[in-house]
Amino acid sequence: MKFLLTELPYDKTDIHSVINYAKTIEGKTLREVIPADIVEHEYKGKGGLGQKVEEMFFFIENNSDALPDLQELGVEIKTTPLKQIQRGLVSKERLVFSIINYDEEHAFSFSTSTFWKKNNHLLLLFYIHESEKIDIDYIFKIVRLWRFPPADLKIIKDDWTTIVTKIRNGKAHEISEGDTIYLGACTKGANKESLRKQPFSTEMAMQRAFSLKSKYLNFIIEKSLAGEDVSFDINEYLPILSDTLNGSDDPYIPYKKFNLNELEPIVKNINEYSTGETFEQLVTRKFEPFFGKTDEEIIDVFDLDISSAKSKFYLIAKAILGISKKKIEEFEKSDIEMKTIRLENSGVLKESMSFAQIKYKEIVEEEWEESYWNYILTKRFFFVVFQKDENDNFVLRKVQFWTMPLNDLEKARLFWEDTKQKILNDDYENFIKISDNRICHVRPKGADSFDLMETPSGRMEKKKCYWLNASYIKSIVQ
DNA sequence: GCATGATCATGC
DNA sequence: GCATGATCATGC
Repeated sequence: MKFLLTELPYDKTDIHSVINYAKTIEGKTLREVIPADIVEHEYKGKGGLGQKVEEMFFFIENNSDALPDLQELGVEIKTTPLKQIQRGLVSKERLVFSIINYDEEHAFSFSTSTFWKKNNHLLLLFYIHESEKIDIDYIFKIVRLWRFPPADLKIIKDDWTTIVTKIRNGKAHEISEGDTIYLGACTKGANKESLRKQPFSTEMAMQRAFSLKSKYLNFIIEKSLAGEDVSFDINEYLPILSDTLNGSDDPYIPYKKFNLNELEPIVKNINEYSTGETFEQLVTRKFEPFFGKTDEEIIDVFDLDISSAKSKFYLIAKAILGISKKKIEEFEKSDIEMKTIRLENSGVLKESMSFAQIKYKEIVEEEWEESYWNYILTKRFFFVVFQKDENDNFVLRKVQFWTMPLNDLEKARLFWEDTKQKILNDDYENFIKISDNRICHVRPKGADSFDLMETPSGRMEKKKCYWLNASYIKSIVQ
């Protein structure tokens, strides 16, 4: 279906003209900005809004070219959903770019890569997703041109290199979204069986696409919202509570709104990088001078006012990174999970690592790919390891970025399936225990033993949560 | 000494 | 008020 005009309503060689025209959809729906006779051609189906916007609003023929949508200006148009939460608007999902052609992408450098050539200027159209509406009735909230700030582009380039290096090493099947910081390689396909071949190995690899992490989009969203007047009251459009199931196809994303005032970057100036240094190497370098120092010595160096013992080690790590505000911008935007670990003098961990409660009524509705536990375990972790010395002082021993290898992720999946099945069977007594040695286990976690949660069968059960076994963490940081 | 159960401190 | 991250307490 094509709606090509002899004369476009904008000048495709003039960026200001394009932006001014694009802005006419802000606060409106697609139905409201296109001629009625075109709406008559409206076609249904999920996932097609971006295509409709390009065809019906920008009058660009659909293509899957390696070139940007607006070739003359090098601008790629991206239509992406927002989600309304209590505290405002956040990204509903990752921003997915083209599928990675394993056979081709590895042959380029970043600057000549298909990813960069297509996506260096993004015209972003954020709309508010409302499940009871059809797509042409979604309201566009933010329309803006986005170019990556230099400090972010640096990280994206390294991310791209990380992904492409795996292809070059015949390891495309080992690519994981947790490998990278802002630019991810998310799985893309109907299911796990969506495989494709790779050039340097006979092993089939999951089909993947470049993507911007949801948390990074939240950063763009906050920046945009901070600089704009809102010309209509979105509450008017808020969905009337419907009993439709909320998209169980969506992957688990902890919808979270940033407060820009709380964020502070580790890298204040891009010149802080030494030649050839990656972001992770830079972070590691910041810690190196403090290896072998005790917690008290580091506290003295930074003159920290540590009131709470519980978050002491986390505060020390933040101080070393030069962060005085509440949150670490790069870690927030990339969803890196910083964890402090304390080893005994012998090298064993005293405690396993706990995560969120198991939502009994939710896990039984989830598939592994969209589950909380899969979301957590595919993240990139940053471990800051302290160890007791002979005098029982904690000494900063090392730091380490880490992503769970796929074979361990498979063990975690089996654990998760077992847990889900037992909940379905209404069996809360026989979850996998730490002594089963399966990487992770289930253990109670509530205010006390009377802190209960409703089960799918309608009973009340003690709250329990996911844990990573201490022995497993030890094997990682050893 | 370790596995398991229980609960505290904090922040949203 | 409650979830989360962290740690304590008990019993085998």
